[in-house]
Amino acid sequence: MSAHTIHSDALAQKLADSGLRNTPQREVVYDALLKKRDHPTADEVFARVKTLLPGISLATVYNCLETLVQCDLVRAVNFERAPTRYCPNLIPHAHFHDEHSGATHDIELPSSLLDKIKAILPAGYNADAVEITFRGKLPAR
Amino acid sequence: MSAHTIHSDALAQKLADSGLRNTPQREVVYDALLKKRDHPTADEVFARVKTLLPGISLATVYNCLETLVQCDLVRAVNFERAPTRYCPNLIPHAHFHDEHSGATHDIELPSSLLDKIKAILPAGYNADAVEITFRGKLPAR
DNA sequence: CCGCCTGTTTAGAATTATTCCAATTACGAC
DNA sequence: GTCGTAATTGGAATAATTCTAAACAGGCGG
Repeated sequence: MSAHTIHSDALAQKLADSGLRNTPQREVVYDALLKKRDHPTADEVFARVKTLLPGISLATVYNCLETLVQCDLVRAVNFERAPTRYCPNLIPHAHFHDEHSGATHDIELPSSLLDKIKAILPAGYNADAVEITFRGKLPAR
Repeated sequence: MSAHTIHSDALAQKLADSGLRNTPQREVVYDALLKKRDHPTADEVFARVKTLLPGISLATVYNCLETLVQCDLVRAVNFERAPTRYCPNLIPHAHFHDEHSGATHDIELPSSLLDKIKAILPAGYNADAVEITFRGKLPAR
């Protein structure tokens, strides 16, 4: 196991599965998502990885995030009128968006409930993904 | 009951409740959403209302949609990497986004299930709204 | 009835997020 | 090694949305 990246094995594996190459850029982007799980935007990821890979470009960060989403290591989450945020949590879960702080929290989603939710779809509607987002204000602390 | 607008009473009522004025622009925008319930984007609404109110501006369409969302007559729906879409269906429901056609369909959501979904939130998390979005490909017909 | 006050609309400029493009660089296979 | 393809880069381009400042409209007190 390599020490300088988190889960780089999983990354290498998934990339290989999709016939893609592993690159330092993809590693640092994925690492950044794993290290601080606050659903950062592409810009935020860019800022974080620049310290490690000063030459990286924003376009590359977008490319890497896109790649990670494609090989099922990362989920893209959208909020109304806000830039896309990225989440490396692979366990099925919902999101709670706190309108006070703008922060996003993962909410555990029992698979039994997920099954019930998928069951409301009419015949012929096959969902590749379900996104459940709560919006509300957390009591200020 | 006025003949030239659909549900203009409900609109006038809700606007009054929020201390806002009724305007021809707000009426035609709301009517457009009610008349063709295909979750149009702001641009699409703009195109539709221009035939009725040729002088209306895109900024006004955005303003009106925002106003309608604020007084709970319309929901804004977001899809990854796509412009916001608007939905005048007030009954709780989920959305299915067909990646073939780009179309969005309302999916009935039993209130009992909605309650179960809200129940997964930890104490202190109070959701003002829940958004459930399925993503998938409908068999081409 | 007049003029004011506030809310609304308008056109266009500005901003923001994201994608595109063309050129360079880096692997990996042979 | 070199060749082909994939990946990265910086900058330009696009798309959606918001902002801004000015014009407008409508209800209300006088």
